[in-house]
Amino acid sequence: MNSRSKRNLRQRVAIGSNPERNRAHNRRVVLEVIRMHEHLGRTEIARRAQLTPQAVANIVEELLEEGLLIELGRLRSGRGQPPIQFAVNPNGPLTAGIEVAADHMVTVLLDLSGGVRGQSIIALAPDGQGPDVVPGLAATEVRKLQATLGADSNSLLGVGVVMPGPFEIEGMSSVGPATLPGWTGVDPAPLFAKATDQHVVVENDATAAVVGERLYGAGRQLSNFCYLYFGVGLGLGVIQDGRPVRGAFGNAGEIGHVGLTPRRGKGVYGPAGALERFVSVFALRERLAMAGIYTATVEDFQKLHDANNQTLLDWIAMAADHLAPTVAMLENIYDPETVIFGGGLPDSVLDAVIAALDPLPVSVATRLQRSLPRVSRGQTGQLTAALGAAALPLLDTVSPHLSVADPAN
Amino acid sequence: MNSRSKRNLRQRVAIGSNPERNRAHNRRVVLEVIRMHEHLGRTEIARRAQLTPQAVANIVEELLEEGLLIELGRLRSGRGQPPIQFAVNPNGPLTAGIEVAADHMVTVLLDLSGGVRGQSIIALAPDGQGPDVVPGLAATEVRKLQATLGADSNSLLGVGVVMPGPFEIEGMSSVGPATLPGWTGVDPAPLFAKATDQHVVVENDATAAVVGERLYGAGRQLSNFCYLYFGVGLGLGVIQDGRPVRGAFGNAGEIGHVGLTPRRGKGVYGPAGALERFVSVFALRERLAMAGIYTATVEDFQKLHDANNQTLLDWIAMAADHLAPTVAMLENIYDPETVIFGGGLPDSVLDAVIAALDPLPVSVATRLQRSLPRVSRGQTGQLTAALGAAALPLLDTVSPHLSVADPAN
DNA sequence: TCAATAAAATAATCTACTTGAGTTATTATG
DNA sequence: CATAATAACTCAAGTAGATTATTTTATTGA
Repeated sequence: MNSRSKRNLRQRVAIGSNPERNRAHNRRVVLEVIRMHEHLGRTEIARRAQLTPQAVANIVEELLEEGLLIELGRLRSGRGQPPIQFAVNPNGPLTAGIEVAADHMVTVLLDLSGGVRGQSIIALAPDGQGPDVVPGLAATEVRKLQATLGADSNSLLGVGVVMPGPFEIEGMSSVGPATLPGWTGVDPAPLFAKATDQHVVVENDATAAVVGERLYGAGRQLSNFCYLYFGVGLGLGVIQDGRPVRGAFGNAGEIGHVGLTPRRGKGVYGPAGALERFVSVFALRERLAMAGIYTATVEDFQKLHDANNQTLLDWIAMAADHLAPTVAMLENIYDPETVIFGGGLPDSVLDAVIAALDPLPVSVATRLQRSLPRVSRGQTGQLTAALGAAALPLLDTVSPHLSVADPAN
Repeated sequence: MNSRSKRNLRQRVAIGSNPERNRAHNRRVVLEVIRMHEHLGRTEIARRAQLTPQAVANIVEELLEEGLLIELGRLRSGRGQPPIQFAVNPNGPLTAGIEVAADHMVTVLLDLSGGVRGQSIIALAPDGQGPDVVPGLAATEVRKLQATLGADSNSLLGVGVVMPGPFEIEGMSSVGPATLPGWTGVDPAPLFAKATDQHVVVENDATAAVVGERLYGAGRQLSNFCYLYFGVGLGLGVIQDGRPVRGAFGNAGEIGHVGLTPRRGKGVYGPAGALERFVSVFALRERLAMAGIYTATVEDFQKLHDANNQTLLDWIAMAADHLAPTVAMLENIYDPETVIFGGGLPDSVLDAVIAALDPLPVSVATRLQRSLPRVSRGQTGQLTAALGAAALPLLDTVSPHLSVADPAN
């Protein structure tokens, strides 16, 4: 039983706290405050965390000893003794992120400051390599990457795994990504946990991407935003009050199946009108294939866009027609600070889609004094999914949250 | 500055905890656990809250002294000393809920167990009575209702106010319900706080309704569900991990402006296609008026439905055509345990709309083994909004949550 | 009647935050 | 250049609120 399937079985109920859990929480608060401001002094941390300087001093000392923080020296700042600055230690413990797709697997090692310390991409045979093989491959890749970093970088905080959702929930036991051949009815987390001997978190691509963006991208300063992830399908990740929205069964964000009325053209009710039939990497490939153009990688799209390929430009306009009402819908439903686009398309194509959204429909986000644009592009680049995967275990370590019952007992 | 507008100005950042805040949290956990199970013994509370029996004993003693809990006597349960049961005290402190509509105001007093201890409805002159008058009227109504309960029922935990959203946010200071004449640009909370001399929470109708349902209705056992509120417009309230989703600026859930492709008929892009043009009490009134039938109250709708009025039946079918894809969208986006319908329509009409939803489109909620229907009707009845308003201050008192920075300092 | 069982009560211990007093490093000023 | 002002930091003691350990109490089953 992994955390995902456990979450399916029982209600999440907040549990009480004691000094030990209290300290764990305060550690997360301190780390969060530092991460949000790059570096801070003890007194400033205390002010923001609403703790006493002494309490912060104790926690900081502990985090220094464990290698989660580093001391940066004093910051000259007017009168009084200049505060010693502390920052998250980029040479501290790492996390691993693994993106499992139908035909390939991406592995990254991430440090606490969001730096990618190692990465690898290996091909997967489309059919042959399922749950019996992939976890072992992942564990091998992680160990390889660890080895290249030398002996002192061996401590892993955890492993995040990204697989395309939605995850099947049929009854109590059968849990697995439905769209990946071979994984139907398989609960992936225990397999990866056993292979890597690590704490494993499994999420869908969009949720992982939004967590990555929250910790290390544009979302660092945001606690409420939406992320549209252009994967094989179209996924939605949401950060609400600083935490990802997963829904009761971990399948929140399946926006690809929603059918809105597009800006131009007429809406279709039912599966044929589903957003991801029009707006997704798969849909784009299909369009291009119909025009006799066969694409595989992000670079292929990039070349077509550089060459002003008309089929691609038409797709961009069509995608924007479908996405403009989608963005307005998200704004009306979630009232986010901003909506971020990212995923398996070149930055220039994402930018073109965003530009083509104009004019966006009126929504609750239509305000004169906005500090952020309504839609912008993600900052975590092409490794978004794997990087987001690596960010998942960090969220548990670094980000404050309400403790909830662990239904194991 | 009230809590709503403060939330607009600054990011919500989790703060550290100390023994005192720890105790406050544990009190909320204990109250939540008891509320969810009607009554429990100390040991069982300890097990569920993951605290020691001794810690629970201390907290329970404190809550008994303050009148928040009552002792129920021992529960015979097999061997061993039978546990003394504790329950929330229905004769303890109360909260007040105030629903401000264009033409009337509903006031209720609610006890901790969810019982309505007093209610009143007064008419408001459509134009004349704005922010300078209404808070005073509300305070008077609350005091009147308190007086009828006798002297010992004077302690109020807080006041919740419901006004139709969305709330304007133009810059930093101007905050107010846009659809209520006279309130544009006014921040209501301080006015009510001053008039009632109480802690005041202001929310829109759908959020209040979903909080009411969470604390005292079908949502008592649920931590993730959606609520579609048929008000003047159509509102969406969402409980996510036990807490209401408010969005970055408090305007989450404005689903009425969303335009989906309906099951029958064609979708329209833009404001003319907005859901609440078709599905809302206002839209229904408009339809009936076009047929020469003028309605004002819920009872009017009830009579028409009892008489099988064809215009009403047509509207129900049409509403279902628009709501079926909406429900599927909510399921795909939030992955809730269930979707609840409620608000200003008779129960029988709501039931008819729910029945007409069939067949609902496929979504992530399409599972064989469901413990709850995909859509059901709310249990809090016709006082839903005011009752939800009264539940708002309770949520702060009895429901565990992550402490966040109070931007006042 | 008495052993088994589980809850409740009592007392001691421990963790981690707060309080308060004193020290240190830097800037501003005469 | 000396000294006051300022603010961060440190050390020691105090305190809240949890845990742990032990004993007592109420009920069931043999």
